[in-house]
Order: sequence, then C-alpha cells, then structure tokens
Amino acid sequence: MDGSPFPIVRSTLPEAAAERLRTLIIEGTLAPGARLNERELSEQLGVSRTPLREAFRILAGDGLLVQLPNRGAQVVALSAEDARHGFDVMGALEGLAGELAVTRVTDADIEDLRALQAEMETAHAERDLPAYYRVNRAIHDRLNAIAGNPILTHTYRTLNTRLHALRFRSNLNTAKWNQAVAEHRDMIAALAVRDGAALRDMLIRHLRAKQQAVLETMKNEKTLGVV
Amino acid sequence: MDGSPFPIVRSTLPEAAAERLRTLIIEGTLAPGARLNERELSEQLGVSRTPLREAFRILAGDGLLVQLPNRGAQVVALSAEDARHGFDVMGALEGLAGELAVTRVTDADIEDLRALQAEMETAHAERDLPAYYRVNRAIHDRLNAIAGNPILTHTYRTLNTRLHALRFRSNLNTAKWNQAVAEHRDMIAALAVRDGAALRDMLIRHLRAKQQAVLETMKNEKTLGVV
DNA sequence: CTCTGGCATGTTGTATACAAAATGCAACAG
DNA sequence: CTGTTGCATTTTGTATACAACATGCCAGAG
Repeated sequence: MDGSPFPIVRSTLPEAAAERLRTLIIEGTLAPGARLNERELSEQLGVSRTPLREAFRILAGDGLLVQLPNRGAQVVALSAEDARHGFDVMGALEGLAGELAVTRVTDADIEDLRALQAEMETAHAERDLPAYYRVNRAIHDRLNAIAGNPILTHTYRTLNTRLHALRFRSNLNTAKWNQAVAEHRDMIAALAVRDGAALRDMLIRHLRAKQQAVLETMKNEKTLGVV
Repeated sequence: MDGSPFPIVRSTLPEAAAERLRTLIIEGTLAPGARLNERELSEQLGVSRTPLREAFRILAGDGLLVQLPNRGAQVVALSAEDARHGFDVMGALEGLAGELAVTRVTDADIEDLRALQAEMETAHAERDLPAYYRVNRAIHDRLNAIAGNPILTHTYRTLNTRLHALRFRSNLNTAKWNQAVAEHRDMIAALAVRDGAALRDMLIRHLRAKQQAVLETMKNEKTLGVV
C-alpha cells in the first residue's frame, strides 16, 4: 500500500503554515469571522508574507477561510444553514462509504472495528468524552479506508474539518450519547453481514442525529448570545 | 437572490490566472501529466510568478494540479481507478441533490426543466452533440440549484470540473445516447411527482452508465496508445 | 564501457521592496 | 450636530531579487 520505504517527510513552508492555521481555526484560537492580518500573522508564524499567502489559498480551498479582494482573509463563520447543508452532504458521503465498504470489507477489518467498538464502550462507560470522540473518529475514518475510494476519503475529510470548525462537541446529553454508541454497534453488525443498504441508512440517520444536536446547540448559543 | 444591485466584478490576478489555466487544462491544451514551468507560464500569462503560484494553489485545491515540493506543479493524470472513484462520489452527490430537490421543487421549476428537456430532445434528434452536452449540463446544474444546498453544489461543481479534465465526451454511441435522453425524461417525471427515492436511484444509475462509458473509453485509449 | 562524483545550469522557494487599494480620522460645510 | 471630503496611515497585491534545491552533463576511476 505504501510508496517508498523511507520517505523523507518534507513539507514546504506554505503547507506547514496552513496546517498550523488549520489547528488554530479548529481549536477556535482564530475565531470565526476574524480577519487575518498578513504582516502580523507572518511574524507570529515566523515566515514571510509570500508563503503565508499561499497558505491562505490552501485554507480557502478547504473552505476554512474566505478571501475578499483587497480586503484580506477571514475565518469562515458558518451559519446554522451552512451546518445543515454540510451535514446533509456528509450523510451522502458516509452513506456511500458504507455501501462501498460492504463490498470490500475483510473479516480482519471487522475484528479491528469490533476492537474499536469495545474501546468506545469503555470510553462511554467511563464518561470519557475526549476518548469517545477520538475513537468515534477512528471508526469513521476506518470505514472510509475500507471503502477504498481516495476521492471519497478526501472529500469527506475536507468537509469534516470544515464542520469541526464549528466546535460542535457541546450538546451531547446522556440519552444521545447512549443512542450514538448503540448505533455504532448496529453499524458494525450490518457491515459484518454485508448489508450495504442497512448500513447506509444507519450512517445517514446517525449523521442526521448529530446534525440535529449541532443545530440545537447553535440555536441555543445564538439566543443566549454566547461567543 | 442577488446581493448588491451593481456589483463591480473585480477579480484578482491569481483568480484570473487560475481560471485561464483551468480552461487550458480542461480543453487539454495543458495535457495530463504536463509539468508547468513557472517562469515560462508567468510570461505567457503576463503575470509575475507570485500570483501564478497562488493560482497553482487554487488549482491544486480543485484537484486539477499536483504540487511536489521543490519540483513544481503538474497537471493531474487521472487513472481509470480515479475516474471510477470520482463517478462513485458524483453518484452519491447527485443522488442527494435529487432527494433534496423533491422537497423544494416548484411547479415553475418543473416547467423550466421540461423546456430544457425539449431542447435536449431537439439536440438529440438533430445529432447535435455539443448542444446536447450543453443542455445536459444545464439540467444537472438546475437540479442542483433546486436542491438549494450551496455546499453540495460547490462539491459537485469541483468534482465535475475534475472529471471533465478527462475529456470524456468521446464514447457516446447511439444506443447509449438514446438511453440517456430517455433517462432524463424519467428523472423529470419522478421529480414532478416528488418521488425522491426513485429520482435518486435514477440519478445514480444514470451516473453509473456514464461511468461505464468513460471507463470503456479509457481502456480503449490505453490499449490503443492514444495520446 | 559503466558507474560514480562533482559541477554548471535551470527551476523552485522565500523574502523583501514597491504599488495600489482600503481604512480611519479630522477638518470643514451645511 | 451631521454628513461629506480629503489626507495620512495601514493593509493588501504584485514584482523582483536572492537562496535553496534539482537536474543533466561531463570527467575520471574502475
């Protein structure tokens, strides 16, 4: 699967800067709507404006930044509508991932997923939210990997990053959490019996639940005036 | 729907350059795999290297270029596998567009689509392939617009552009053409009766047929050694 | 003749200088 | 007091200069 055995990871300055900015945006250090001053940022990152501007272009392509002519770049501020749309598309992508996965999944894959599921149950039992999110992401990434469609994976990842900029890990109450864990169990079961249609439906419903939770959170934040 | 009444269309140099290069790539003037020399290209486009490099970043984000550190940019060369993957994702996206469209479509929309369908039938009857492709694109764009999901539209458009770089308008024989036109008729009918599931299935099958045609063409070109 | 090493050349990467546009403020007219 | 106009300042856009790296060729050793 891999290319050369000892690949020297060489990153260019624009890519490194973009990666750094990506993190800052997702963590919220660079708030939605914030305008990015080129000179200031370039000094903070320790690079000149030229590679920084290329980093801006990369992030604009990812949908994390918007660039206005002669007025610089600013962090995107996703509206509730945008979030809704994003999750709809995510649903379609994950649904496809599920359908493709059943055609290619091996028993070893299912073993791995069951192990991840066990980790998830543990995190759930211990009320360890960060661990839960980490395992959750691992499971969905794994499903995408099994699907074996690089274009799908890339599209999925990009959109996922964009939605993560919403920092939506807020509104997960006990009932929803229980349900989400149960859904994962069912999804792996559907994959194990190679039921693509069922898996697809589950993934879409799963996404829809997340969408609902995020939209509620956003509505609350809006009415409460939370920053 | 529009913003300000008299928007001054101001494009930056990088965007203009990217747009020009996009055309050159899709038309095949810049062949797949071709390496792009910055100095040379910047002179041909009449811009300096700095905005040209930003244009490269834009196009790399669109998936039309790949950039290798210290080794410049080159036009992507999609493999048959890539094409297959791309069409799979397109199917999921168009399927979603169909499902969303039925929830929002108006009778006026359907009238417009029927008019486009009539245009398509004319183009088909007159064996006017360019006109057919134009109308075809208009119909699919229209469906996306009705779906009313900007993120979906953007994702769809980007991927579509990427696939167009394959220049796959080759292998459309009479039987396939007839079938494609008939499928469009059925799709509009499904939309008219608001049958989202049926429309989705049709769109996916429609895409699958196109995918097959493209893969066959690519296989032929490969074995025939066509450049 | 073949392979390796080193150098010359070309090409990409980054920094900086200059040009153009936007922004904010202050002075002035109404 | 309000709104407008012009200027100073800041910020972005583009070009260019220089540095780092890659490539191709030639000489020389084996």
